[in-house]
Amino acid sequence: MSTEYKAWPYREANSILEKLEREQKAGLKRKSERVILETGYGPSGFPHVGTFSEVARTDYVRQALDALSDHDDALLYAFSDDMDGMRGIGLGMPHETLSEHLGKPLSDVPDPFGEHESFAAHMNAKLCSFLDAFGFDYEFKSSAEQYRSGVFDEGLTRIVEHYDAIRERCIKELREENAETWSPFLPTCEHCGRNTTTRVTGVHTEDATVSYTCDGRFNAKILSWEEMDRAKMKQAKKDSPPYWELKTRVQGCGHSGRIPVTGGGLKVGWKVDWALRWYTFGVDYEMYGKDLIESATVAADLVRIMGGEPPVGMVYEWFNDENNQSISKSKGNGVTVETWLEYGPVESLGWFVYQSPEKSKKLFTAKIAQATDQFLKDRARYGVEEEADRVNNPIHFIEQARIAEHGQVGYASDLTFGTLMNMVGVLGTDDPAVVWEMVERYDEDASKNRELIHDMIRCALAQVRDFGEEVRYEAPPEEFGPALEVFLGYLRSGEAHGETAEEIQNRAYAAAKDLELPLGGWFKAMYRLLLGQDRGPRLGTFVSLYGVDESVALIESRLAELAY
RNA sequence: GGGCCAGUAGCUCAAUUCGGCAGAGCACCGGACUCUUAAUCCGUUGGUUGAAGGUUCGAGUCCUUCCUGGCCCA
Repeated sequence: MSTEYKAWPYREANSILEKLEREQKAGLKRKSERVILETGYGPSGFPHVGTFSEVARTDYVRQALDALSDHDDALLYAFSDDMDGMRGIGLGMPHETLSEHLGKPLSDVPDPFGEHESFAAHMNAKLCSFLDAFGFDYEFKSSAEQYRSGVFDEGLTRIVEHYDAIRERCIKELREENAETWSPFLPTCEHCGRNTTTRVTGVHTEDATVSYTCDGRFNAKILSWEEMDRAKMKQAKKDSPPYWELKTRVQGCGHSGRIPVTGGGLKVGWKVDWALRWYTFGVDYEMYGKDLIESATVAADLVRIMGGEPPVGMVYEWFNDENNQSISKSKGNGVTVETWLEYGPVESLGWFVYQSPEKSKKLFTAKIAQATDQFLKDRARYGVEEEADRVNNPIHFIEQARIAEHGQVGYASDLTFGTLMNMVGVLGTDDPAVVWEMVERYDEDASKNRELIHDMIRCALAQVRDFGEEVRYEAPPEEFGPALEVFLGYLRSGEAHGETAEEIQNRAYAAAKDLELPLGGWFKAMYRLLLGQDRGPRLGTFVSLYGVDESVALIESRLAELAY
């Protein structure tokens, strides 16, 4: 039986292969021998899950392409739009130091955190560090660097050559008053350094230069947390934003000049920019959010005008937050990649973004545990299924690197992330080693997945620390003192070593029953003492997993703390 | 106003590119384990697949119209 490639990345890879075939038949010359896949990133805010998902999903397509063809050397570019002007300041940014730089290319704005040579460099480093954490094989491209090093010069020359056709295509979408002043070029003012306040006053095709005047203005939005009011806002209506929004007017300096289109003195506007990249690098594949459908159509026409071929595209849906609001970098809602990785293993994030890209997904912290358990389930399945089924398992894409290294992966344990969080909650510890000991008692094969489970323990500890229920330990009421002495005596005697959870449970039961004490109250008192909650696991199960001697120590120290 | 996408159990989602028995997890409820306890086991409940119509032996899936939500453009 032949293998059926049914998962969505194969569908995308097939479209790329069709594109290559079309090009070959038409006798078109390729820019690159290798297949080029691109992802875009706007460095105006911290990277969030949407950013990450685009790279991850594109990487899945590359893996599929590798499986279906001999194009095993496809390149993935992670392209940062860091030549874009800073049009606003998002949440979490020190706006006091940034506001004087509004309107400048992000790569020219100093890093407010003082760690990198520019604001953009700071954000780019963030992007790269989490792409690296996942182990993606990609090549980072800075837009500003391409402009300034001359990589875009040939394409920019093409734009000048086809200026009229490009202009005609773009103004088709605009109303008249905007169409008049429209230009593909956004010069950086030589005097004030802004590229959002300049207006092109003439395009000189004879020497490929543009004239401009820096007399534009725009309103910049500055979003800012107000710590004092944040707590209040939480109580307030849901639709009131938990942050302040300030508006400030940014004004050009009035300078006029004339600069060449090449060499990095200007960039081109968004849709043209996209076409320029596609043209210059011969991009074969790029996916984008549904908000960019129209832009992609225009950019595809533009790249054809320039004499290139547009890439195969795929539209994906957005992530929404718990209230179905779309996630945005500037609002800072939703979940950042850093947050996800704090509460869930990196593989669970890969699993989450793998799922149906064309459907909108709700994304909030509770999803992390859910995704982790689903991931474990697929991992377990992967470990036992036939190769023909494996190629369609998400794990095949998510953990390709590990599979290549170890030959295969699986998960034979019934330890779920949910169970682990319960264990951590019950233990009331922040020591991973203590949790690991308990895990090993629970599942003696745990060490087979040591690396993964260690990571899950780290995440479970973080979840319980930040989202767990409040615990309040209480000393048992006096009437249960004698029963506690009996039970403690039994545990101290060492008899319990080697006994089953069932047998220990029976002794706990008998301790109260023999003294004719109410059983419900007895168990509740024990839970309050040990776990700080009214409910819990069966005592026998707890002692057997936590350890007999450890349980004695826990009870004694808890009693001492409560000055019993 | 024009266009794109989505709508499946209380919640979160599956249902295999191209039509073939509407499913899982959680939640809820019930039962069992000497036990008012769950991190155990078993079971029950839960659906007009947003609505109506059409094609078909057969529609969550294809076509038409409408409703709701999100987004893009004007």
